[in-house]
Formats: sequence, C-alpha cells, structure tokens
Amino acid sequence: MADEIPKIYEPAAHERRVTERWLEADAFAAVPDGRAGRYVIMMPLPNVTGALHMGHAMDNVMQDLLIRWRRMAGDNTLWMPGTDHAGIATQAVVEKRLFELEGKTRHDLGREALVARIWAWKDEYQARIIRQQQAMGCSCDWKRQRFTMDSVCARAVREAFFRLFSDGLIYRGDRLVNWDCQLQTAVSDDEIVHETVRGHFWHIRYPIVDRKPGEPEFVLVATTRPETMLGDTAVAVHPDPGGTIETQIINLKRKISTAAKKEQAELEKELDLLENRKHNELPNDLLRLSTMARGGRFVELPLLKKRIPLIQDEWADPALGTGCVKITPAHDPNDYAVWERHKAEIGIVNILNPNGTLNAAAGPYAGLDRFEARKRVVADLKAAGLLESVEDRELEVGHSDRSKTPIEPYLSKQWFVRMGDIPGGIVCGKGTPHEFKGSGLAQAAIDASLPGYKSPTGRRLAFAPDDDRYGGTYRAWLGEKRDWCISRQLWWGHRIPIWHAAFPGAAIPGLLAGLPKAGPEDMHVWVADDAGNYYPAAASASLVPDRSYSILACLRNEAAEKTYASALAASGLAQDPDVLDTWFSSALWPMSTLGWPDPATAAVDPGQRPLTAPEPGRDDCLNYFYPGSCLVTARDIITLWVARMMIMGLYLRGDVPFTDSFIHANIQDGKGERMSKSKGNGIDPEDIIEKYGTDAMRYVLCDMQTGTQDIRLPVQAVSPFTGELVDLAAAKHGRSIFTYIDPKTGKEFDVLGTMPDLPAAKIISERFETGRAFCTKLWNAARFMFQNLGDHPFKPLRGSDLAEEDRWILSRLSKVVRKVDAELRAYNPSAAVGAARDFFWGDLCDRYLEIVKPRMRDESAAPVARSVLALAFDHVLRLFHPFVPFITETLWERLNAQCPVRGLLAPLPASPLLLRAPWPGPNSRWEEDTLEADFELAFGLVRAVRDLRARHGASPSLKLAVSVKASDAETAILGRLQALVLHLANLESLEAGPGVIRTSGASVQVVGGLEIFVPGLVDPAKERERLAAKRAKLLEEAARIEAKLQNEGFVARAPVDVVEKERRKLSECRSQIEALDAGLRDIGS
RNA sequence: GGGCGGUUAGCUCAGCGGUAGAGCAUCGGCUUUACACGCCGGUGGCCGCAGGUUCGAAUCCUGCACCGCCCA
Repeated sequence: MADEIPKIYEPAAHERRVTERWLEADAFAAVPDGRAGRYVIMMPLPNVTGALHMGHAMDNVMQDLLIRWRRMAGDNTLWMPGTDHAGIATQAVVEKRLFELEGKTRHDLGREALVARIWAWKDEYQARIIRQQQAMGCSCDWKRQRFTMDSVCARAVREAFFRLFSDGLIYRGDRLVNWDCQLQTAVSDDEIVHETVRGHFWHIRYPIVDRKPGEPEFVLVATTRPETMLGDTAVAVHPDPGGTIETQIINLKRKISTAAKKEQAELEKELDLLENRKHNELPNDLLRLSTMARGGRFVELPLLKKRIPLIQDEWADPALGTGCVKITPAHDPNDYAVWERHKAEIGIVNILNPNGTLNAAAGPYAGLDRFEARKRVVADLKAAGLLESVEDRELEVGHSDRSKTPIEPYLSKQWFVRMGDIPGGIVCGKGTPHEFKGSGLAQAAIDASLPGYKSPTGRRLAFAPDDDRYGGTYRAWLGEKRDWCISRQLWWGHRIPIWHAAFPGAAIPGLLAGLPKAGPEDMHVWVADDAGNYYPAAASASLVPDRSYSILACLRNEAAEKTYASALAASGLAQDPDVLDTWFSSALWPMSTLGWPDPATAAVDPGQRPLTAPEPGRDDCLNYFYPGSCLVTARDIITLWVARMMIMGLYLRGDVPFTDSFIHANIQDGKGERMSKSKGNGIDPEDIIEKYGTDAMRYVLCDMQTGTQDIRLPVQAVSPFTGELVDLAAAKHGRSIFTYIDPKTGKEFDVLGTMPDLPAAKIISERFETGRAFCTKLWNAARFMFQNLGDHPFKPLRGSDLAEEDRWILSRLSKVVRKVDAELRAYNPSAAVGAARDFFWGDLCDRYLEIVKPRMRDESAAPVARSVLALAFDHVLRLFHPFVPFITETLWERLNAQCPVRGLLAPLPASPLLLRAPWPGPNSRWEEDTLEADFELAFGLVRAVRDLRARHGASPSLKLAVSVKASDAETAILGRLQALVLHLANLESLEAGPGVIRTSGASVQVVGGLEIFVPGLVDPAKERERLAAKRAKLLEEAARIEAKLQNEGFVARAPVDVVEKERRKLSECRSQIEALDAGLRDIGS
C-alpha cells in the first residue's frame, strides 16, 4: 500500500476530492443544538467589485484556522459567509467598464438597465469569490451564505432604518459633503485619499465699499481655488488681531525656551515674523479692518460686483497671510462653520452643479467646468487689476478613492445618523431582555470596548493582539462622534424608505391629517425644519406658519410600502431617490444574516439552511449564535466595520456583536504598498494555489502572521509571452492598473484575469516554497509510517512497555499540544504553527523516526514503536489540520484505512473525517522534564561527534569509537541512552566515565560538562586550527564573565540565580579551556 | 499639522531587561532503503543614530533620521 504513495505531495490530486468529501458530509453545517460551547465568526464580507487577492486570503485563512480549531475542540461553530454589494465601488467599476467598452454613461442606459448590469456583474464576481474561498479550504456553512441586498438582509436594513428613524436618530440636513463630481454622489471621509499636488495661491483684491480717508483701498484675500470667490458671501477678519498676535508671541517664546537647539533657529524666525507683523501690518491694516468689520462695512465681490459684508470671526488668523479670509460657506468646511456662526449676517451660495460645472449663481461663468472657470476667473481678475500676486504652492487635495477626481465640498441635502450624545439618552436593545440606557450611539460603542465593561450579558469587546493600540484607534474615531452620512446618490443599493416633501408651516397640520391612517408599527412620521430639528406630528399646530417644513414619512417594510406608498404620493410626498451607504447594511451583518428582526419569518431561498429553531425547544439561529465570537479583519477596517457593527449591535440587540476582534497583518506588494482591489496590485490566491498548493499557501500565511507587523510579499509574474519571470514591483503598468508591460516584448498582460482581451499571467512568489517543502515533508514522514506500520492491529500497551525514546516523544508531544493551543488562544498563528512544526520536523522526524528505524527491523521491539508512531502521527495530523486541512485530511483517510484503531493504553474514538476529530489535549502524565534533559545531553554528544566528522571531512559512514569524560550522573544517562547515541552518531563504541582520559591523537570536543574524544580523525593542522579557534572564543567568553563577576554592582544587585549561573558558566569555560589545552599540547608535541 | 507603528543576518521576519534566533539565500559534506521540496555540519549581526535609566539595554525612557499607516 505504501508503495503506491508518490514521493512528492501533489495538491491538485487531492484537494478537490477532499472538498467533495467535506461538502457531501455537510461537515461545515452550523445548526443550533444542545451544546453550550459555540464559536461564531461572521466573515467580513468581501465586496463584489472584483476577485479576492492575497489580503483576503490572509483574512480567510485566519478565520478558517480559528473555525477548524474550535470545531475540533468541540464547539458548535458557525462561520457565516457572504458578499457585500459595495454600493459606490461596484457601481463605479461597472460604469467605468461601460464607458471603456461601449462609450456610454449611466444616463444613456437609465436606472433599471444599469442596475441590471450591476446585478450581472455581482453574479459573476460572487461566484468567482466563492470559488476562490472554497479553493482556499474555507469551511463556511455555504448553505447560509447571504448577500447584503438579498431579501433577508434587505428586511433587516429596513427595520433598522425604521427604528433609528422613529427614535429620532436619523435626520435629513443641509450639509457640506464631499462631492464626487464624476460619480455625482457624496462620498464618506473614508473614501477620500489625500494627494499632494502642485498648485497656486492666488492673492486677490476686494475693493472696500464707501472707502473713507485713511482706510485701505482693498482687502487682500488669498485662495487656492479662485473660482470659489463666485460663491463668497463675506470676508472675515479676526475680532481681536492685536490680542491674538500677542498671545501667539508669548506662546512661541515659551516654546523656544524649552525647545531643542536645532529647532530654535526655526522658531526664532517665526517669532521675528510675528513681531514684524505686530509692529507693521497690525496698526496699519488689520486693526482698522477689524474695526470696520464691527461697524458693518462691505467690500465689493469682484467680477460679480456684489456687496458682501466684512465680518469679525476668529477663523481669520491674524498671523497668517493677510489676516483676512474670504468666506465661501457652500464650498469649504471651515467657511461653512463661519456661516453657521453668522447666519443672520451672511448668506450661503452654492455655485456648483452636481456634475462639477458652475450654476446660475456664478453669473457669466455659469455652465463652465470648475477648472475652466478657474482659468477664466483668474484671467478676468488679472485684467481688472485685482490680482495682486500668485505663489506656487504644494497642496493637499482630497481625491475620490473611487473616481480618482478631486473632491469638492458641496452643499446638499443628506441623511445622517446621529452619533453624538442625545439629551435624555438613548435606549439600546429596546424590547429585548438586554435593554439599557446609553448617552448616544458612539458613546455606547466606546463604553463597550473599555476594560471592565460588561454588557447586560456580561460581554465586552477586546482587540487582539494589542488591545490598547487597536482599542485606541477605535475609540479615537468613535470619540469624534461625527454624524454618519448614510445617503448616497447612487442607483445601486438599498433605497431610503422615506417619502417626503416641503410645505409651509401653516399647511402642515392639514397635510398630516390627510396622510394615510397607518399604525405606528407600519409608518413613522416626523415634521422637520430646515435645520434638521424634528417635531412630533402631534405638535404641528405650533409651527411657524410661513416657514418651510418637511414632512418625513418612513414606511417600515415592503408590506407597508405596498399599502401606503400610493396614498403618500397622493399627498404630495415622494420617495427619496438616494440609496443607503453600504456600511449601513454591513453594520447589520452579524444579526441580519441570522434572521433579525425575526428568524421565524425570514424567507430563505430554496437550498438555504433555515434560520428557525431546528426542532421545538431549541433556540433559533439568532438566539443561539448571537453574539458571535470573533471578527477577523485588518487594521483599516476597525472604523469601517468593527465600530459600526458595534453601534448597531448595541442599539438593536443590547449586546456586542462579538467579543473579540482579531486584527491581522495587511499583505503588501513588493514595493511595500497594501494590496487592494482599487490599486490593482492584488494577486490572485488561485495562482499561488495552482503553483504551490492550498496547504502551502495557508502554511506560509499562518507562519507570516506574527503580531502587528504587516507582510511584504514580493511577487513575480510568469510572462505569458516568454515564460520568463517579471518582477511586478519594477514592471510598468499598462493601460489599466490591473495590467503590466512585459519588459522583454513590450506587450501588455493582465494579472487578475479581469481583462477579456489580454493574456493573463500567473503569479508566483518564492515565499511559498517553504510551505510546499513542509507539505512534502509531512507527506514523506507519512510514507515512512505507512511503510513501517504493516497492518498493525491495536493492542493496549502498559506504560512499562515503552522505551525511553517513546516516553521522550510522548513528553514532547504533550507539551507541544499545550503550546499550540495556548498560542491559538492568544491569536498567535505564527507561534502556533511554529511550535507544531518544530515538534513534527525537529523532534518527530529528525530524532524519533531516526531513533526507531533500527527497532522497526526488530520484530520484538517494533510493535510498541509502531503504536507510539501511529499515535504521534495521529496527533500531528490533528494538530496541523486547522493550518493545512487538505493534506492532513488525505493522510487521515489513509491512516484510518491502514491503522483504524490507534491509542496506547486504550483505543481512541474513531473519526472518519479529521475535520470532526477531537482536538488533542495535553497529558501531563506523559511529561517528563528530567527525561527530556537526559535526551538533550545525548543529542549534544551526537551533534559534537557529527561536528568533528564534518570538520575533519570524515565520511558519515565511517564508524567511530568514541570515549567521553563525564560525571557519574552523566555517565549513567549515556549508558541508558547508549543505543540511540551509537545509532545517531554512527559509532562503533561509546565509552563514558569520570576516569576516561584522552588517548593520544584523539580529536577533542567539549560540550557542557562533557569532554569528547574521537580517535582516528586527526589531521593535526586542521585540529590545531580548530582547537585554537574554539579556545580563543572560550577565552573571550571567560574574560567577559570574569569582568562581570568582578563588578561589585553585579554581584550585589543582580538576582542570586543570575550570578550563580554566571559562576557556573565561568567554571565550565575554564575546564573546557583546560581540555582544549591538553589537546593542543598533544598535537604540538 | 496630530496620532499610531516600523527600522535586528543578503531577503522576509521573531525576540522586547541577563550580550542574539527562524525560514529562505549562502558555504562544506552526504545517492544513510520516508523525504535532494531532503539529511548532517557551518558561515554570516557596533539589533537605524545619539543621549539617558540600570550592576546589566536589541529589549525601558528622551531626542534625531528615514519608511509606512491612520486622522485633520
């Protein structure tokens, strides 16, 4: 049987079959049962924009590692798979593709047709993603997979929205948002990348209106975006420029007195500037302008010839520029804040159309693109003599991560979730047994991460592997409590379920009375003013009659929509055209996938596993699996997902969605940049799998996941034209970021298989060779075992049957089992797989297998060795299974076939699938520290002999007669372990004892307290050289230790055991030197 | 501008108070009947720079330099 096994493990020959066995057995199924131990991971759902890359592979492998481990450990495990519709990102790629291939925009297609295209895209990539995950061995419960826009998730989105809205936590406001002029939507702060670009700083003169004698003729303002002047509604000057400069001077002086010398020159320069300003510009202009502003004076807005007020506001820093700033409330966040402080005095003018052209408010510039308008404005100002100067300057400009175009601050109506504290607080988990009061959404999520916090069910969120660091990131972000803009001007997503329209206050009561008579469980209505303040419908009689108010009606679900939507329309209300931010639906993922708000009525698709209780008396999925155990993700997702899932979990369920957040490394490309779908530097795990095997990839990913360190993964592409390797870190991109130019041929290729018209290159990375080597090693160790096991029936052993090496390997085994489990608990995959590997490769293969080879040929000694070997290997397979599931499952099947009953004192329970075999536990009765130390002594001796052999160029096959000077205790140990020393070191004989003396001409080696003499090797010159080198090293060490021991501070203050250790080392050093001296004398004479 | 990381063998990374480790690469030896994707044995490091704390610092503190990431 063993002869059938090839020498090399061929992953492709086994992976598919193993996957099929798992799927046929429905082995990943998660169904509520009586087990208290449960382990739940909600997959951070990949988006359907494109295929997965190695970063996702890391994320998925980490999750599978934890899930397989806990499954074997006996927990009822659920790993929930699924995909995210990723609103803006997916619509953007489809629109981009549409334009590239067909030259059409979404408006050419229309809403329905575009959405249909996006669904098709989603179907394609969802299938590919699942294929990739299954290839990686992900043991998700595939019959539960969800998509954020499927009916189960959609229902949860709607319900969550309705509850937030009813509680007054969602509002519609006039807000300055980050506007993407190309995609024509608001984007969140997270979707903006800042880039440094070269730009200019234009200084513009605004003439003073009704100038009086002695007053300056102009106010000078500066801007990097001159076209925004068309939307200026004021010029601001500081209310107390003199006092402010004085304060700044005092602060700066204090700073100079404590600053490092290097910085001082710089700071002094700054101080000079301030002093200069205090004495020159301040009295001349700034003080006067400030006074004029207080007096209600105006300046003339050039080009548009409008009068705009000169106002006092602290935003104008008297130490910067001219001390005056133009105020464009509709197009700058800071100016917007100024406007909010001066609403009575100044206006707000939006000059942009959604597509980035200027609107009618821009007068003669209307219709121009913003960049064209900039040129025209500058030229016209110049012509009018109002352009004082232009500076070159580097600017940080926000670009949309999706369209790569500059973001414009833009005034528009958006929907927000209130994150801050609410007067009177909020109720979390309303209607659940875990209801509690919180001060606000963000604060509730912050509290739940603090050490000592306990949710009503006693849980808290903790980050691994560094709770302080990542918890800090999380709390810093939430601590800003910025309202969450949840509306997106897209066609792909969950439509906002609100019908609304604006009316004068006087008309509101009548209109409300005319709305359909829906119960509070179907519809919630608020009246809102323009500032976003809410009034209950019942209070509508007290509204200001001639002010404008909006009626906002939220319909709870599709049924309510069917019943009432047309009546709302008849009342003049229309559904909001916007869709929700993707993160709104992903925030609900930990509960929506389990059927929230009600698993009993969740309509799952045919073939899907039900969400209801599997039998009467059992929990449904939501009650059984919520809250989950661990969210596994990378750093940058902490704010996007972790924080938002926490908020929704606490608010809607009164409990954290998971207790642990395992933050793993990001995978970077050869240049040190994070792999990402949008950057196009991601590589497909299936390439790596094809070349090295899934297990090799998984092994290396686990091995690389150390702590908080990101992972650099240099990769090469195999050119589809020449077959040569192309280093992607150095190669040039082709027409898109997914394509590269082959340096040899100049032809373009694609690396992710997303370009139908280009040849795709396979990717390789030598980092994975070590994983492949590991698999081969495991495979061949198994071959050895299968060749030696025979058809070995189980016979119970007695402890006394065991040989020394059997006890030794069992001791090692128990310890490694303990260690691997502890490292996994500590979220340290690298240390876990490292410990397992060291045991398997170092202890089991290099030592135990070598030791028992002679026993295997001896039928009286073989049976016990076979039992121990089978058991050890059985445990190795279990231990490695979470890391390398395919090869271990394959070998497990063979082991079951050849040796179905295994165990030492009693047989282990049989398990047809390794995936479901029990996780091994330590056996402290096996652990023998003294025995392990004895083996280390013997191994030290073996190594010393091998070293001498190698250094003298002696053949490994030459049998040597070795004598060793050793203490009585050491002699006894070597006596017990003599057989294995003889075998491992290939000795003819071994003589040991305290009285052993060196025979003339013998080569000498010293290890610990042993002096080892090997005759028959000596090449005198080589031996002299070797001994002299070793002696020099020892002398150096002895000198160092002596110096240490002569240091009174050391002897007096260092711990006793440390001092004692140094003393021992010194005396050992000295006796070793003596032994070497004897050898040298012998050669010399 | 603010915050958080990183800088250790040629490469990729562990170690985080008692003077350094792994894998790959490299050098030498080995067709030892599991494995050359292997075995055996080596070589290789002012642990970024400068101060400080300590009997003792890669490890703790301060500053500097460079490289990342996040937030303004």
